[in-house]
Amino acid sequence: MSVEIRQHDIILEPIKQKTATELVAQKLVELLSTGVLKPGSRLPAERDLASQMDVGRTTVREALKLLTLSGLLEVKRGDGTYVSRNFNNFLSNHVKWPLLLSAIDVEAVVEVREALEMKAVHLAAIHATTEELEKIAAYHKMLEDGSSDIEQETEIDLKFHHAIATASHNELLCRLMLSLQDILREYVLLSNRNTDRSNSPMSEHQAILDAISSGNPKEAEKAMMNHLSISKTWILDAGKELGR
Amino acid sequence: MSVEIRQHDIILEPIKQKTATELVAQKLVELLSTGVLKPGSRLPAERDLASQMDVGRTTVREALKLLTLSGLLEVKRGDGTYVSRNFNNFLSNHVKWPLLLSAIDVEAVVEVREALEMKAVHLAAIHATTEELEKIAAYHKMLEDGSSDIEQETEIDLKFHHAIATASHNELLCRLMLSLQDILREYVLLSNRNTDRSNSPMSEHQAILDAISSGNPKEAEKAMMNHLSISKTWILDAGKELGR
DNA sequence: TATGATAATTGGTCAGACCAACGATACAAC
DNA sequence: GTTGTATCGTTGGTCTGACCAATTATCATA
Repeated sequence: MSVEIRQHDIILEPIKQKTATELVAQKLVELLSTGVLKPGSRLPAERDLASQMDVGRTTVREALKLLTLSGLLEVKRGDGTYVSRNFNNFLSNHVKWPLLLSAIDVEAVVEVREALEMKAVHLAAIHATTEELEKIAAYHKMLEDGSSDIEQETEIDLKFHHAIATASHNELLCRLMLSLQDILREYVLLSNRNTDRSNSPMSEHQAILDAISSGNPKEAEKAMMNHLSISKTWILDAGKELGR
Repeated sequence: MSVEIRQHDIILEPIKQKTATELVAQKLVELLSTGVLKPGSRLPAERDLASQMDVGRTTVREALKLLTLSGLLEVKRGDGTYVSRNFNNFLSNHVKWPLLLSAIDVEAVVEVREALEMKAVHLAAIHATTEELEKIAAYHKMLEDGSSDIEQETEIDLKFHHAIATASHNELLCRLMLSLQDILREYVLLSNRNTDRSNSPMSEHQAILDAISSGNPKEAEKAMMNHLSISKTWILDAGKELGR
């Protein structure tokens, strides 16, 4: 249990030779942050970027790949590269792989999701606008009406939760939630298949909606916790079924 | 407020032409998951991979870049590419850039951090082993002894929180926390500089430690919430000072 | 006007070359 | 024997130029 701080670590900090690819990526981010490149606008072609910045196309491509993976850019083959309007799912790949590698288990993902959902519902109860409340309510109503197949119901369920995240007015939280949803989608779907939906979680959703509408963070957290604790078991079962 | 599900979206789902790069990445992940490639082991050289999989070196490089950004691999120039032992900070770049672009503000990061810390301390109170408790206590003691400069104190403070995350036994949670710490580091440092540390958060840390030790999740959450709410103001002030 | 072939543009991939960093080996100096 | 140095082979980083494939724009034709 030796917890030491070595003085050396601070005296001499390692030199970091920046690679050309990183410089290009950095420059592009700069253009994005200064507003030269706005969301939705198209970047110059790779060949043009290469000649303008006086580097090889390879380097430009690697830099673009970097930003694309971070969700800042979207590449359309045969068309061009665009600045993302809503860069979502910037987490999913980076978590999905470790998940498949069993370095992370489904329970871990579910627990993190719980943490984020609790915060989201708390903030939503404070910040939600009328429009956002209506949107949440709309998804809730769609679920109540039922009649869709299980895939659609699952999607609407996820949208319900996402609408809450949106109402939190926290971009990062919202994006993280989206990514986790993407990761958990197949598990949720399977758990829904395995579950008797006759007495589905309508009352739970209703309770959450009510608490948010009345602007009561504590109550909203409580309702969400109740809802999540119930679905958690099903999802973990689905995880076992899928061998994870 | 039109919330519609178009039937078309389901009848004809778009065909997804997988790119060669993705196939190579997928294959490599497969090798990782089957244990053919173990953490710490070195991959074949790019040229070898290319010839073995019958693709260009460019394609291999892009696939490797993908996995490297996900934190699964580590590239050492002039040496080789290795499978990561502890793939940390896999989030930081992906959040840092949007942060710099002002698409995400500091408050959002702080709020997400709060959500994760609360969950971490909760889980830690349940799962922490004796060794992990000792480690947390060790960092706490280092802070109590003081006498280090402000940079070191900040680092130790961060390590204290990371030790709690580790004790949660949730890999994903732990990594996300590390990434957020990396992002918030400069803010925390600045806020520590601006703050009178004479009556520093020792008692708060102590309370957290006690609650975890006694295996009381609720109490631990409470103590952590108290601690975070106090430091939140300082960090947000630091954020304003840095113009974000 | 509507349709379908065609050309231009763009990202995806490939091959081959050279540069630069690193590791190992052998060898010279002490 | 130990240490320092030179060297060489391997490996990732970058560049060039070429071709393939998807998309869009263009335009002749029915």
